[in-house]
Amino acid sequence: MTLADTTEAAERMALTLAQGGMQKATARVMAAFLFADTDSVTAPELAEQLGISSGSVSGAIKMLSTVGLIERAPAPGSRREHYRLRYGAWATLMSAQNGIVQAMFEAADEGIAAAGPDSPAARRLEEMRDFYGFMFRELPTLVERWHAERKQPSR
Amino acid sequence: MTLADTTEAAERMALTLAQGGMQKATARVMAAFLFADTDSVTAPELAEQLGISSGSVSGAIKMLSTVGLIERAPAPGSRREHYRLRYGAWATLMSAQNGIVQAMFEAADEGIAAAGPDSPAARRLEEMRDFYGFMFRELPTLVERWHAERKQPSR
DNA sequence: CAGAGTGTTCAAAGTTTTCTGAAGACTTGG
DNA sequence: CCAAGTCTTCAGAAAACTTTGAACACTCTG
Repeated sequence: MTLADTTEAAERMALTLAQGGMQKATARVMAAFLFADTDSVTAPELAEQLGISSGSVSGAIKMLSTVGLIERAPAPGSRREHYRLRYGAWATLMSAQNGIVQAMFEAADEGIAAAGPDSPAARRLEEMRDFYGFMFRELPTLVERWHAERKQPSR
Repeated sequence: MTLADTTEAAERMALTLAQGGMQKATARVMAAFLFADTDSVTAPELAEQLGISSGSVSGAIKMLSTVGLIERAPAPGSRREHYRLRYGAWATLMSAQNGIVQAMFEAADEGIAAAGPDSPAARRLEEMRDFYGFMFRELPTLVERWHAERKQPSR
């Protein structure tokens, strides 16, 4: 558990997040939040630690705040804004992903309307619409179950 | 349900797929498979219809085959390879996404080892690991339920 | 087993996305 | 209400990713 170890683990984490579609600088900032030794971090700290510009940090913080992964932390007596990971951040992220599922569902539905009934395309698109419809209904349920189980881990 | 309508719907579908992380040419090819009037399509047909190079089509077909969205279709009496959408393609795609979930879980687990126990980082990473562990267990179950309900839609 | 017809690969060009850095806007303490 | 410190914006630079197209490889058919 040396400093180098955590840095390396953080970088690997950033790579994984980037794989999931997050842009590189934002992913590194996110990883820094996860691995921070303190409860909250400031923008200049991130910029120096990661060797990126203040502009990039600003953009990353804006993005991460928008999707609900981080939040402003109260920091009395400090002029700088402090930020920290939000509780339940991952469930929030998953819910955001659900937006893509919804978009797929809607695209399929529009496709069926455009292709007309009884065409081969319509049959294919119906399978797609039904699948994403199912997922769109079930994913929020799954996230709720996570919340429920988290509060009551024993059982 | 004019030709223009389906073309437009297909392009919108391609955009949605691209949003989900698929590269543009591949997404357009995928959309073409969905909206095709015939059961199977050939590479040159795709190239001409979409106005892209044969190289791009080849790459797209390779990628879509790899993730299990399309398959070779038997086409007796034709020299060209025919391809078509696979049955259950969407469930397959969702299962592939599960790989990212697994990567997240593993990254969190490695992070905990690197950060050491009882650190603030470890607590954050444990929440992450537990969440993705839960999802990794539950998503395949969900896909199975989809398959089951699909075979028995009335109930 | 030769040759025409297909399919694939890959270096280079083009396009898009991302990052930087400096200028300007905002906020807060004095 | 001024001034110092902090944050955001945005045009341009850099990097990453896509696509092309031509050369090569493969596969049937006659």
